[in-house]
Amino acid sequence: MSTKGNEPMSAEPVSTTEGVVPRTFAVLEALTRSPEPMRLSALTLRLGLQKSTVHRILAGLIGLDYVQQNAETGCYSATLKLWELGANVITEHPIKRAASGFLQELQRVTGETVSLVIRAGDDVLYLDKMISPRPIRFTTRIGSRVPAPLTAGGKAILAHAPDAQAVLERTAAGIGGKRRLDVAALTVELQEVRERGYAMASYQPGVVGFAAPIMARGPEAAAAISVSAPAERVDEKGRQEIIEHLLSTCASMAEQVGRL
Amino acid sequence: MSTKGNEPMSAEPVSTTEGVVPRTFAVLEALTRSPEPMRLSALTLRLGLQKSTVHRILAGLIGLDYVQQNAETGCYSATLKLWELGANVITEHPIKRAASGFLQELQRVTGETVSLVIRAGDDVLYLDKMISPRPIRFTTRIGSRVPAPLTAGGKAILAHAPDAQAVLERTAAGIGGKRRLDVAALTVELQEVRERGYAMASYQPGVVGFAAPIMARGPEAAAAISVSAPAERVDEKGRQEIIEHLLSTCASMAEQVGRL
DNA sequence: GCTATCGTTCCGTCATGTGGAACGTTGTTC
DNA sequence: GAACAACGTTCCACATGACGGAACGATAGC
Repeated sequence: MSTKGNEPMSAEPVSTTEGVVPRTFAVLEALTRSPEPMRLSALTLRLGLQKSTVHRILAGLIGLDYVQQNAETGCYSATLKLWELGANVITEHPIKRAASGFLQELQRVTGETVSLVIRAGDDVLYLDKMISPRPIRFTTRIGSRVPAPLTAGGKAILAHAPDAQAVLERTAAGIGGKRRLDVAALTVELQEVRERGYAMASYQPGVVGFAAPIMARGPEAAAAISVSAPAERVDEKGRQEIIEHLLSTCASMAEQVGRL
Repeated sequence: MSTKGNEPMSAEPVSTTEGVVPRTFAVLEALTRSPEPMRLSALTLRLGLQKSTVHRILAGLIGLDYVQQNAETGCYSATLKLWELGANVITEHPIKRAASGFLQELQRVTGETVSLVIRAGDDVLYLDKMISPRPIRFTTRIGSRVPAPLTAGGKAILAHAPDAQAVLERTAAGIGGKRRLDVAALTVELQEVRERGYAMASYQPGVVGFAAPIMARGPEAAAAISVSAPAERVDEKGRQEIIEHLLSTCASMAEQVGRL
């Protein structure tokens, strides 16, 4: 289809010739994934669609108030209306609702950044986060995904998942060269996690994470809570304290969720 | 929750015969507005569309993973993927980013529920909230809208808005019988708010709210922070303390935002 | 058992989305 | 200052895909 020789790794070929709706969401996904507003040409290139097609879709989205166009630069970005749409989904989420108070308290007693994650396929999804008042520069954001085996929260959940092995293998296969995944070692580690009740990881360099699962109703983990801190801030004593608070928080929360 | 679905005024006539995309979003909006999963018939009635049309749209959304169908009940609901889409919008929002730490601190020192709102048309939009650890039963949720003149946060913003009068009038006209809006009294009140720097309201019965604007860059309020508490918990002394903390928090935040 | 309601599928018609190409605008280079 | 390039927008003939009525199946209620 392309008359031009080289298309960078742009695509996401939108596979077959699809209809408006899938393309509309592809546009929105592209827009929301980009940190800055995007130009039309960037979108067409990213999506592999015609200029006129993308333009028409954008015009429709602007009419619906889901997209706005910067008057000067002409760049497009998603509006808060899109956020409103999604926000109503999560406020109904039972885990998120139940966790809020516990996260707040755990953040207070540890002084570090705490997160709530659930499993989404082979990834973990960050449902909520309360950042440490002390300066840090984490980049994991609420609503983002990370392959489960890379994070403490993911390990805590996988340790109680029947298909953990498959997840490890799929993730190992899917991850590029620089970050190899040692499936055998992780299998052993998950066993340890299951025994001692919490997981550790260092997904981001210089940051250590501790996480424990929320074991409510059934043998699988409904979610996990994690505490993240700069490695140099956590000595052995601090580690002990964090884990203690983490485990008691998760136990309390599991009890409450179980009662619902 | 009792009468959650307003049957009589059901429509939202979708005006003219529109295309797929607007209707698709209408479906999503209806789904996310409803606290519980919806049946197909409820959706068709709510939207005034044909069964087959809604069904087709839902099938498309399910294929895109934005909607799921409960296997037993057959009811439809939006998935977390929709939330993910919107979540990325707000994490880029400068106000929300800047406010996070301040909200947390304000929640800590007051012990009450604090919220961050911005103006959206004639409404305020709840961007963030940190709930009080003590038991309360507020129902304003993140991502929801409320007519600005009804809330403390809205008054704080309107007090510095050039078109405040118009907002008051439109809102008074739009609001039904039970909750009348006294435009004249509110006009006077906005003047007071402007002078003393904070606003008060009792949008929900038994709950008092205090709010102050974030005056960063320019004469208009970029946002407002509010503190809400059960009326019986706030005596004169507590009121003073809350307002003091509130004003200093907003001033600090405005300074930081202005520097960005 | 029969009937009312709901969800799903089918299909002929026609509205609408489609992509190429032409046009207008901005900003960069020599 | 002219020529060019990249980008955004508009236009149009064509056929794809959306539309809604109706028919079909499956439940639940009386």
